[in-house]
Amino acid sequence: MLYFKRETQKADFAKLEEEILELWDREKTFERSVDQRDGCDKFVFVEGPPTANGLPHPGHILTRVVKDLVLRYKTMRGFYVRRKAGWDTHGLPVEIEVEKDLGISSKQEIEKYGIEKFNQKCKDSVFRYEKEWVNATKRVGFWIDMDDPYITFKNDYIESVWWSLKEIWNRGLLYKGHKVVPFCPRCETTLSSHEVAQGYQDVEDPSIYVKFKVKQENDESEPLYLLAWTTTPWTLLGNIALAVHPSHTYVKVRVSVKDEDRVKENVLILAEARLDVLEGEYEIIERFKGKDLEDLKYEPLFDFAKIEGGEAHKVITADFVTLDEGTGIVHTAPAFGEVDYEVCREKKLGFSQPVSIDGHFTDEVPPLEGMFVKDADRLIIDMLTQRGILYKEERYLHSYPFCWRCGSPLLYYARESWFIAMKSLRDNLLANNEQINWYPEYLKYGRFGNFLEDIEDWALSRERFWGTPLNIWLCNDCGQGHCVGSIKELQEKAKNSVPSDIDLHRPYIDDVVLECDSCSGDMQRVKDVIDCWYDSGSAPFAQWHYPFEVEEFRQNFPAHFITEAIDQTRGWFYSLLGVSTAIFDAPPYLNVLSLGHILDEKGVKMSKSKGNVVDMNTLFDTEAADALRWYLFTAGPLTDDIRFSAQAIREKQKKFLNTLWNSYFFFVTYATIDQFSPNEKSIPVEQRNAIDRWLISRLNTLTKDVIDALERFELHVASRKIEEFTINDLSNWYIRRSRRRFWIVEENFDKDCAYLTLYEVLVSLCKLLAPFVPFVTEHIYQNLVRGVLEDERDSVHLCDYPSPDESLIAVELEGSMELISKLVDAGRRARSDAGIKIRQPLKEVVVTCGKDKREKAERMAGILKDEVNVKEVKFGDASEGIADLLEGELANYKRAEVDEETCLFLDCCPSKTLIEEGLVRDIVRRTQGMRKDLDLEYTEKIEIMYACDEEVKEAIQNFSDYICNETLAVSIEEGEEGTPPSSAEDAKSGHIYEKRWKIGDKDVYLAIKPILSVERDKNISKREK
RNA sequence: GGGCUCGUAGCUUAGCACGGUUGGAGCGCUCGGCUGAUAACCGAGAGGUCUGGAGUUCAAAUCUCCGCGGGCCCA
Repeated sequence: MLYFKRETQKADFAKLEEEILELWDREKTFERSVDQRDGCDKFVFVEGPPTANGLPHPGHILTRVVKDLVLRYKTMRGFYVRRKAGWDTHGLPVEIEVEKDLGISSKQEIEKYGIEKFNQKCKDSVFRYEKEWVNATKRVGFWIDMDDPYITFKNDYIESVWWSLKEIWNRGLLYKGHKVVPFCPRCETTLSSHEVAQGYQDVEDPSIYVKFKVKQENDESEPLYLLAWTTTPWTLLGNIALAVHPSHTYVKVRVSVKDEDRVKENVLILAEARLDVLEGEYEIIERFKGKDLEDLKYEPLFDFAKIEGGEAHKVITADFVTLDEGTGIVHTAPAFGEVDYEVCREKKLGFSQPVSIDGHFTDEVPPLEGMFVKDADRLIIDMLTQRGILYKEERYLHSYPFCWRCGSPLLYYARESWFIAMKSLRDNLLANNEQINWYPEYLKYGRFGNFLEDIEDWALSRERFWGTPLNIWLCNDCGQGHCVGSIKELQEKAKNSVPSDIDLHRPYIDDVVLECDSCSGDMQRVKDVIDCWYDSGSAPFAQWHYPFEVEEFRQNFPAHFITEAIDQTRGWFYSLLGVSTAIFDAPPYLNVLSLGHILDEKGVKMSKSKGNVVDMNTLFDTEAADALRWYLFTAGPLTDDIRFSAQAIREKQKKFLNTLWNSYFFFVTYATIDQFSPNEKSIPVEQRNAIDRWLISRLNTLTKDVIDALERFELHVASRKIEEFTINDLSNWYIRRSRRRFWIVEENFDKDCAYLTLYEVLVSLCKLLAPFVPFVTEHIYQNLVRGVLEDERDSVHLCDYPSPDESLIAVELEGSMELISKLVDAGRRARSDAGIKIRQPLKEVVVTCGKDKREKAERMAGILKDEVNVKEVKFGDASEGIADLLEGELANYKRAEVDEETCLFLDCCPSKTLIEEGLVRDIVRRTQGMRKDLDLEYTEKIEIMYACDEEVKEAIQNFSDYICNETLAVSIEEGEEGTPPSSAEDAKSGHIYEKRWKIGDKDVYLAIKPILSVERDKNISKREK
């Protein structure tokens, strides 16, 4: 019976992959691979949810295949690996997409359009590219359960998020403050950091040096000024403080200044290191440290701004003050700068907001009222000049952010915002980070650790529409706040009736009015939604609707493994840790693998604007998913950036996948001819040929190395080792060396050893490779194992991952082979030097070396003999005289060095018989080539005719048996040269195939004729089966 | 502007944590060889200021510092 299906020599990987996808679908292989491990130890994974409102690009594909590799591997290692897909659906990017569709660009326009309709559009748009995502995910072979994903806009998800926020609220960690945000005054919207980063431009702004008059007890004293610098004159209206660096040196200097037309003297304070901003001569009167200036009061520049909540107009000290530019004295306006806001809050200073939300001055500042702030710069400068407190004015070139949509300069503007007090959890964050393994390691205390060290409170709220509504209600009457933690609680506390299937989004939730506990007044929800990073950071519990359903969460927390790209360090990697620390005070994941980015072939980041983004759908039209995966895994450390091109993928296919395929094809071809059955033969490894034991040893060493590397998430190390094994050890060495053993026709022990070894190694290799290249391995497995070995599984992905058998690792055997391979190289080198081709057999090589090496080499001397094509291999001690050893003239031998103590000598004087043999091998080689030209079956018999001179004829006659045996000829006879010689095309239609050859200086005519034999019919029928 | 990270032949890269033979491979190129699994393989050759500079050291691709360039994050 026939065990294996024959294969084509060239694999059509794209077609093969389609077939495997169908097979997996049909047989529910994915589901079974998970289910069959039910009850086993869990390996918990959390999918970092992508947003499906954009097309997947190569970077997404990278994370998907890395996730897939690790999860398949862990599954095969016996873990229960549940894989729930997830979708991130809220947030500003979604809103912006919809705004674009609607042709609007501001909050008012959205409100005018209607929040209900707008949010519906958002909801519709988040799955705009779901089909593409699902297709790409399937196509690359990422096994994840997309039928039951978690979706951040679902009520269950939101309810869990609400619960968690209430936990935070109950702990007193949720508070209302101000946040300075980049703000477009025209669109009246805050911008995300990403949007801000898009819009930086180099512009020239005014750069002014302003004299702030120090308040002195004695009005008679000579006036003293603090010299401060700013590039945004309009923010002076919000000035609250001047900041100096506590430990830098400041000086009091006497300078001449122009006031109107007169020149007079002033005493100014500034940093010593910044003295060169002064114009003209100066005299240093006094030196002191910045901290000596602390609390020094000065007169407000303008007396009309209303200041609330604390002191103002004094000198403070702050570490952020630098001496790179300006005067070392920094104008501080908490309404217009994030750092300013922070430092004023810390120092308990007051706050002033003279600018309205549309970027115009309010009625608090009468002379400027209604003016757009940027347009007021000139007027302010003039006012300062008139009052004699402008020291000098320059222009200043710097990069400043503009709105990417409308081009307006952005303003930094303090808005009310809700915060989570992450700063107070700093030590807990650090402690939880201690329990996490980072790959690469340097992130733990580097980028991520540093970030945690200086953690700021989390600005949670967004004044937007499409997001999880912030679940805080405030009482209209008494101001009391309440945080709702569930739908049930919402229903209980609501004054109006709330259906249990209420859509928790705006605007519906805005209509729910709660009753105040304190005064029974009406409570309204604050209008904000929350940062969508909080949504995805809640995934570990919200995907299971915890705590409303508890079981799944209990079993799936913390995660053992997550992986995303490096940009998520401060994104999802942080939001997960932040939320989890606030709620559970536990790390949400124990291992995190951070990946590099995919760059284009020139090493430049892929971006829409550059037009260098590779379209995945087009790519999959031409490239195999396995080739893509293998390229990504082997390209280099995945923690670094990877260059990406279709060309690179094609090379991988050529080099690796084709080699793997050809090894498999070789086996199937001969196993079919021989009707080899792995079930019928069993030969213990120790009884097999040395090269078999060597290959098996290499395989087990490989298995060990691969598992070690995978456990450390060094995926490129693992995959490169497999690639080396497949190409070098298996294909280029084992199969090439063992080829002849498979050609033996009759029953033969050594042949069986070879078949068994190659079969076992291919099957193990297949399993080792299954998580990496799931398609081709499945295909091979289906043919080699399924239905052949009785106790095996239906799919390679249902198998256990191989574990190394240490008893089969033969270190000395691997060492021997390494040495032999070096000796073979030396032998070839010697031949090349002597100008004798390898087909010409020679008498002997002599190897001189130490005892150790000799023992090593003798074990496999046969290989050396074959590869170098000599009749004998001799050994000698390195110390013996070489001439004695060689029983003849040294001149006949070519010397090749292997290492300091090892040398190889090749006899370069072939005898007449050897020369004949060489000639005959040439004829065999030519004949084989002709067989191949005719695409003959490997088993097909032929007749040979030849015409040549006497010398060649004698050689042919002497070796006719050998020739017939090698070329499957039933006869070889002298004949007449045909004219003209027939071509291979003629011959395919049943004619003789003739060719003239030049072998050395001999002309040889060869003709072959296939015999349509019973054998051939049998092969054809086999194939058709 | 700040932090982190990467920078080795035309291209893709190993080596670097722990300094020490002549910095290894592959693709591509030239020449020769081998071949009935292989668009494969083997040998020889051309091709390297190991991003530039400085320092530490008997000795630096490797350690330190300062530049330059790419990437990410934050401004």
